[in-house]
Amino acid sequence: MKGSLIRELRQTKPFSSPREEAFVALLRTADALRWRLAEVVEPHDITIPQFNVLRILRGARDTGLPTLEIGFRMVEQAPGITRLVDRLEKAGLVRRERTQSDRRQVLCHIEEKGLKLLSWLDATVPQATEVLFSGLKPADVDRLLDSLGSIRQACAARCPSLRKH
Amino acid sequence: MKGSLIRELRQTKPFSSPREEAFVALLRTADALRWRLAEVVEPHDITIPQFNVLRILRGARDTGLPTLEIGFRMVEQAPGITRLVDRLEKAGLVRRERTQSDRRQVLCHIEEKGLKLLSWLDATVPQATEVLFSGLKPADVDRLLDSLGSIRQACAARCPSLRKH
DNA sequence: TGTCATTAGTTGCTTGAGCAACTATTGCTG
DNA sequence: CAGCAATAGTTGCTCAAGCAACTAATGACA
Repeated sequence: MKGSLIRELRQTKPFSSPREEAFVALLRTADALRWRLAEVVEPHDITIPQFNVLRILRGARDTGLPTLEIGFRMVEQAPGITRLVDRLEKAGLVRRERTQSDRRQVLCHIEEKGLKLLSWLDATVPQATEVLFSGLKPADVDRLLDSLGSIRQACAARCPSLRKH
Repeated sequence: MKGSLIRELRQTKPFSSPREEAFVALLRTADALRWRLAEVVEPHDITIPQFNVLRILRGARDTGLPTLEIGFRMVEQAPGITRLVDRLEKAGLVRRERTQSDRRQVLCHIEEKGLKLLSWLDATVPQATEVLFSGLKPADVDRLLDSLGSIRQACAARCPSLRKH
């Protein structure tokens, strides 16, 4: 396992520090996960961000959510939520309507078709997740979550442009 | 720290399993790191993948590298290395030439200007990295690397389309 | 040694990302 | 309550990503 990343990336030189290696390892692992997730999700003709939007809207299917609020809840930052939702609406997975109380706002709702699509993916995505993380014991997962949390915290402190809110 | 992700994403419902949470946390943390890295790199008029290409070519500046070999060494998978290098060449950061022995191959070399650009970033990127990972003790970093390695391994086993090579 | 598969890379085309400028509505403040 | 800033979204534009089809050169083998 030691030095696996060096081999994977065919690097001729070692990393200058373990933290540098961790940085690269994190980006690379996330990329691998995204590919795996894409493999599961894209056959259903939606992209990963679209999948994310659908899950967010399912979580709030009683009330619906204003467009920009979806943006804040996205796992991966995405400008252009409008057009993301545009496509979902065209596919009939989502419905939009202006609110009466505040006519600037547009409430997005998930449609029956969207729920049905998600129920398909509910069967496969968690299963894939378990497999990918099966090498980690529960205590490892806890420590991983802690470490990632600490990194995000440092990121947020140093990166004001990440979240305006 | 516990439940920080739930709060960050304004989720109303808990994750169905710690592994599911770890999956999301990993994607999100990587996204945050990419934003931070972009903040450092993009003021120099290159993107993150371009920065990656430059570092790869610096690592092989004695021999140069064929185009597709660059692809295999990228931290994040990228099709279209050709056009990535096109832009670097137009910017004068990289030079290309067909090999004599195998005239299909195109060897890419980093230029003086590219090395100079990297030397600027060498001063700032590692410093930023240290800050972002400063919350982790060396033992934490080791464990993190182990966990990420295990995930990538599971990914590679289940995701043949990730690496053709 | 001619044929055919493989390797290495490029190009065309369509879709999505990312930024900035713009509209519409609401809230605040003197 | 007039005016001005802030909020919520949309739209236009440019450039990059991603896929598939294509060219060129090499290697294998009958």
